[in-house]
Amino acid sequence: MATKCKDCPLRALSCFQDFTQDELAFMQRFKTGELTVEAGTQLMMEGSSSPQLFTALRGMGVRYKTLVHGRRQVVNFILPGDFIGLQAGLMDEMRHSVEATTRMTLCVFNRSDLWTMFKHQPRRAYDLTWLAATEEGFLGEALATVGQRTAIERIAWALVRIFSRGEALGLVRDRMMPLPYRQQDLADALGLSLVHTNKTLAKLRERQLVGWQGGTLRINDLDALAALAGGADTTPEKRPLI
Amino acid sequence: MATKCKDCPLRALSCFQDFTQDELAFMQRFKTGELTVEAGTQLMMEGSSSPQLFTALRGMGVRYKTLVHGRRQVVNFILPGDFIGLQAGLMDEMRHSVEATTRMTLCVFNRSDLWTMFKHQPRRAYDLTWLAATEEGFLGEALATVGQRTAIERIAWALVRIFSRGEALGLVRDRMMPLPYRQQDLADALGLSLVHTNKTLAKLRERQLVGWQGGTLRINDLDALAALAGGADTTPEKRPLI
DNA sequence: CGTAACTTTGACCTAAGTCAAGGCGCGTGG
DNA sequence: CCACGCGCCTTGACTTAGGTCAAAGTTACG
Repeated sequence: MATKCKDCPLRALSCFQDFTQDELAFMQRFKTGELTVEAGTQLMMEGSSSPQLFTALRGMGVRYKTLVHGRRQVVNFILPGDFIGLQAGLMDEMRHSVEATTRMTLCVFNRSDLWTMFKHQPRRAYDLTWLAATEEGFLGEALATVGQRTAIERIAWALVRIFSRGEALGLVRDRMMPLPYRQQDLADALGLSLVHTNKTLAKLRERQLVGWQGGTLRINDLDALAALAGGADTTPEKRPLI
Repeated sequence: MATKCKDCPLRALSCFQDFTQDELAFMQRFKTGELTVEAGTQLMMEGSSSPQLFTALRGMGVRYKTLVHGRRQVVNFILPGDFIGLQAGLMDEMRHSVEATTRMTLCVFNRSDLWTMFKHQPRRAYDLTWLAATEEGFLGEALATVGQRTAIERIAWALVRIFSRGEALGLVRDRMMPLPYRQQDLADALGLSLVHTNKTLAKLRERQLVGWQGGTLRINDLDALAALAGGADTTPEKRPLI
């Protein structure tokens, strides 16, 4: 049975902006249902359209692009609260694919209702644009990371970013958060080979900075890691939830 | 004397979507003036806010980020028709800097009018979001390029993208377009060293694929170059102009 | 208990980086 | 009118971060 927006567990988190009663009512109408998918499910396919848009409620996934020669670029990791399918909603062609890494529960919206939102909920439309601009900002930072940082800096940067997001979402307890990805996923996100990623992670482990085994990430000193990364945001600002 | 929106030379280009009379009137009100800056002028500064937003009318520039150790990542090249300052408009902090490479003429808007746009011009707000989503898509592709492609593929990809944009803007005549950047700018955009960029460009020159001297780029066979890049969009779709 | 999907480690290789020296065009000032 | 300084491009010699290959550990699971 689908949760009502007003009971949405994410809404309670302090990292998300508050809803007005009106917005809440609109979101409830906008939401057409809930979807649970198994790990490994393809949610969106690069180059194709989708009649549905999602917000991740539970579980994690990856956005990625596949290049001709078979290589894969992970564009971002999807955590609860992330909006999926903006491109399919506006243009009608996704520029990347989305896959569930764990079992995921998603909030489902109708692409066709998006225009209504722009027409009647300018505040929500503004939030959507904010989200797009923020994601653009993030990708710029990722680009700078892959383009300019060394392997150890890249990995430190990525772990800091993920851990900070986890903290905001209340996923961190005892300096640990669940991180169900494979090293290959991280490697593909940072433009590194699996082997080198593994060896670099080992260095960070030796230095007692991070531990990542059995799907759990542990970071002892986030600031030290951020310093090693050569600067990385450790406190994401309050953001809208759609 | 500032051009009126209805006489805007960009509007006539077929790569931009048509305006309704109403939209045209709104844009005219939205526009607060015109600005011409010399080459080398800093238009936006990473981390700071800006009361003004721009659309490039003439000239070229770069968006870039500066990392702690002094390295620079060029995030995109700015060509006529590009909107500048979306992030400053929505969040109020730019996530990258913008610098004019040549003398530029810009259309100036007030950041504070942006909300009016969402309130009363949903169609224009939608276009703005489309722009943000498109830029996000582009950055994803750039990330994949820097993360997964070899030097020669990266350069081929970048030149194809730039040349295609130039074609859409009518900057190409006789297979040539003005490209006033330094090799260092291209290197910084692709995560390569200046020296390696130079040597790789030399290879493309030897192969008779591209010529780039004296601020002019010549591409003989765009499709061959795109193939070498391992796939790159050669025909950008129609886009809104703001 | 076998097998499949990940991680780890070691040995070796190469694409790209760094360093350094010239070249070339252009503006400025003696 | 020439020279010198500056910004940018070019080239060669050498170094290195990170890639590739290959094999062996580890879980987790049917």
